[in-house]
Amino acid sequence: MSAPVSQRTRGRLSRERVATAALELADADGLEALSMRTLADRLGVGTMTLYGYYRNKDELLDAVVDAAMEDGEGGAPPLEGDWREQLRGLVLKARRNLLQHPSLVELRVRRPVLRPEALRFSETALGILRGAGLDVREATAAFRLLFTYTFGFAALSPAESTEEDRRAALAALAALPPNEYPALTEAREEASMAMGGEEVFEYGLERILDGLEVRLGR
Amino acid sequence: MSAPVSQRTRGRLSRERVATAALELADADGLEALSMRTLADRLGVGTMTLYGYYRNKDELLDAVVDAAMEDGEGGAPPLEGDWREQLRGLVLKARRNLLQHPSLVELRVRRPVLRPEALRFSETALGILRGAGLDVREATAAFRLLFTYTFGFAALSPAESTEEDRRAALAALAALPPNEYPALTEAREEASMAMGGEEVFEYGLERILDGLEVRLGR
DNA sequence: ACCTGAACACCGTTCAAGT
DNA sequence: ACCTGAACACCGTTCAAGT
Repeated sequence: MSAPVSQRTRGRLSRERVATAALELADADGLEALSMRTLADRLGVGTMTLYGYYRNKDELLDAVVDAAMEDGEGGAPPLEGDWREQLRGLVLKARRNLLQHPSLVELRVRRPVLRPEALRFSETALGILRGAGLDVREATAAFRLLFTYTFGFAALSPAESTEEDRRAALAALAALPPNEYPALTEAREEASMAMGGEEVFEYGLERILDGLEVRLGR
Repeated sequence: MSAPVSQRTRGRLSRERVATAALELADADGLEALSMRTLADRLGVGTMTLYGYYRNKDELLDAVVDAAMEDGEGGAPPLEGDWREQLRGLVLKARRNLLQHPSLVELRVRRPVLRPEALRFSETALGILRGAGLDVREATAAFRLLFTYTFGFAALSPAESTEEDRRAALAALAALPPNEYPALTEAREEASMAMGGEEVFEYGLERILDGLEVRLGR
């Protein structure tokens, strides 16, 4: 903060500064709000200046993924316990990172992410599953299940569903003919409330871990 | 086909014809290819003509969801067997529909879908889970798990991954330092091949059903 | 009544020009 | 060397005008 960095670097850009600003913009206002024009404006430069740092928007988005993943690395304690506790810890850590950087999910839905930083999650999960006794093929499929659930939940169950969203969901459910939709009618409170709750996420995670335990033993 | 429909209706539009054409366009070329201009062109009318049938693009997209869901209704045999077989049958039916209409997934990721047609899946799943003995709250959470997995897999594991995609994935995995990514290096063939395969999907589904069975009994 | 071109406020990106 | 305005080919949508 108060380090003797040259004042002259204040306004200067770098690939890193551009990527960080892009990540902040995307996380705050959603990926659709991240346009080259808006980002350049926010950085106080002309739009085309950004193309001096990144060849195109796709390349910038890759850097945004990297920035978000690096952010998720630090701080967490190493994984402990048996395979189940380790997997739970890993998934919950990934979920925390996805909640902090919703743009990661949007980016991943648009195209597969193959950046080394982003593959750390895969590596760790695969390692735990192999260590627990699954062969390469089954460990890969089991990883896919955990990955799909974690990212899918973030993509499909909006964490910050506004009161308005919830009311709209409840209204839609209340408008259904009860004789055609008896189960949904009965469950409409729960269905409209708990869409993105942590409790619901963790319930599903434990069922998945139960399912893996059936194959792996304790 | 050869019914005596007035020739004059040939070029005439209707809400339904517009929605059907939009669905075809989105399924064939992806949701991002569905623009009001492109759609109007394909229908041989001026762009603004479409606004005579739908107030705006959002309203048209709702109609696209409806058209895709109706398409998934017919034909399938009623669900049979115990709760596990019924859930498996329901999920696989939903998956088939999502594969046929990839735009459904893209639309669902963008915003919650609350159309009655789209809620039939929820209704049926909830009914099976309640019938199996779960209370309202737990049945809702279990449904969320099944829904997240089914839609998440479709959103995150491209079914039609081209040879080129697979090669890009393999290349990215091969470029990782093996000492830092031992498990991914060992599994890189499986990881790059099986991303979206039906086998992988069904493996995960069976683990989820196993996990529910732990709570439900046979 | 039904349809639509022009226009506006947005995109990403190319190109040629500024310093 | 570094930066950037104008321009092009796209968006969704409003508005005023055509038949």
